[in-house]
Amino acid sequence: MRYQRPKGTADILPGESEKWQYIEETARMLFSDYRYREIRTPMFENFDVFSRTSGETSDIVTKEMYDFYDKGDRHITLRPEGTAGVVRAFIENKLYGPDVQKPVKVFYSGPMFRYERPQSGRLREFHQIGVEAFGSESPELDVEVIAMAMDLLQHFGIKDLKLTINTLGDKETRANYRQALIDYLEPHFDELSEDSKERLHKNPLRVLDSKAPEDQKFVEKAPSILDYLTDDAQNHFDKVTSLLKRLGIDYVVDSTIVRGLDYYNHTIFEIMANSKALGSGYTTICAGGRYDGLVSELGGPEVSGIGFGLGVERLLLLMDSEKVEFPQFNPLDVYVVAIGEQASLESLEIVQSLRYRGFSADRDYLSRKPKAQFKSADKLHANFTITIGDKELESKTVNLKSMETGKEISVDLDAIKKDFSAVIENNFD
RNA sequence: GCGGUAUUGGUGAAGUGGUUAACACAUCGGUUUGUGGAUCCGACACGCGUGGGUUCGAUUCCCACAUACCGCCCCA
Repeated sequence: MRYQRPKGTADILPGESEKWQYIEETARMLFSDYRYREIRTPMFENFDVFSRTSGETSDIVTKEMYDFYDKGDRHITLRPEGTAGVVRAFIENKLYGPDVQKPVKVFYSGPMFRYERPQSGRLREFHQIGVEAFGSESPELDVEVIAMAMDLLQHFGIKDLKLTINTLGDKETRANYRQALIDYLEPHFDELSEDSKERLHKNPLRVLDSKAPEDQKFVEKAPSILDYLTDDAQNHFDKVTSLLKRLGIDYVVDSTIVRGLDYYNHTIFEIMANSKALGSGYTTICAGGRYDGLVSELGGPEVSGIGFGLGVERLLLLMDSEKVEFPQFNPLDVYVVAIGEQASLESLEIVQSLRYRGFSADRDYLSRKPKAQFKSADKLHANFTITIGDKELESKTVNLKSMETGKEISVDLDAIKKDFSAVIENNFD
């Protein structure tokens, strides 16, 4: 094998690509109902756009970014996630301006890149569908975003979803809690895992995310951020939870969830699915949260934001394992069987005239025998076959056959070309 | 970045240090000089991930590399 695709990438072949189209189309339709409009931003950005937003010490920045210097010595990064680029575009194009309706609600869909060890549902080039909404601090918007994510997954036929939410509060909350956590963990420093020792001062909240068994006992008894919320933060979170209840959306509050990106505050959430397809236990397929300081962090005004990202590869894995039926794509209306060289010429005219009128039509290009052509027609699930040979050429007719019932009739060639639907209606309905 | 398992045709796979690398599905052809989903017959790896090495001889043993998968880390 001379060439292989780069590690952690995938070819999406016909058969699979239709599933992608279905997912993207379904998402587009749903986003449209929620009034989110598409935004397309570059696949690469300046390195700083991501290092500023994701957090200098985050794993994404420190070890997972595909970055390089271009010929103009610019430090470039292939986007590892969608939010930062959208925020950059929001600021650069002044979407915070008075002539743009608030909140500004957008969605995106496309490839993301992270230099990681590939596994199933985890590639180096992977795809996310996501939304972002700017310009409202209203908890109603938090809930809209969460409800939309749940709605979307339900459209895809995913069952057994678990919605986990938490709040990281506001700046003051976070500062207070951070200190409390350090005070609590510091005395046990020597007992923590190596990773957690590292994290303790850089980003103590991440310790909560540790799955290392030696950390678990500390995580369990660690102070909860929920006890450090300021009145404002508490109020916001209370509204979110009560609205979720009001919409009948089940959730669990887990004060130990921390997102991998540093820009979140207030509401954060993860939607997990229970499936063997994605390894043991629950795996996150959709996650997001509020990021009120992010726009200003990138040099924009104080505008709040909230959004989520959905992993398309993981979604597909889940849909396959749950045996979700994808709609049948573009069934074949007519397969033209030609016998002989002259008929083959005529056959191209027939398929073209059918296609011009909006029917899907195909024919043989390998000069195969009628039997083989009929086999193809059968395999392609053609509704009708048209057979044309010397006899038909002479009489300017064609043999039209319903593949389902086997009924065959002789039809005028011109009638087929000019009004195929009438021929079907008059003879087969 | 660390640890483990694997890599044989279009697909699922069996197999051995030494003449022709099972079997099945798919495909193509024939049985039917113009008709499908059936039967029967036949064809189909100049090669066993890539590159080295050991050996009289390697797909089979050893090493390196590549890729996939699993676990860790992390994440969508």
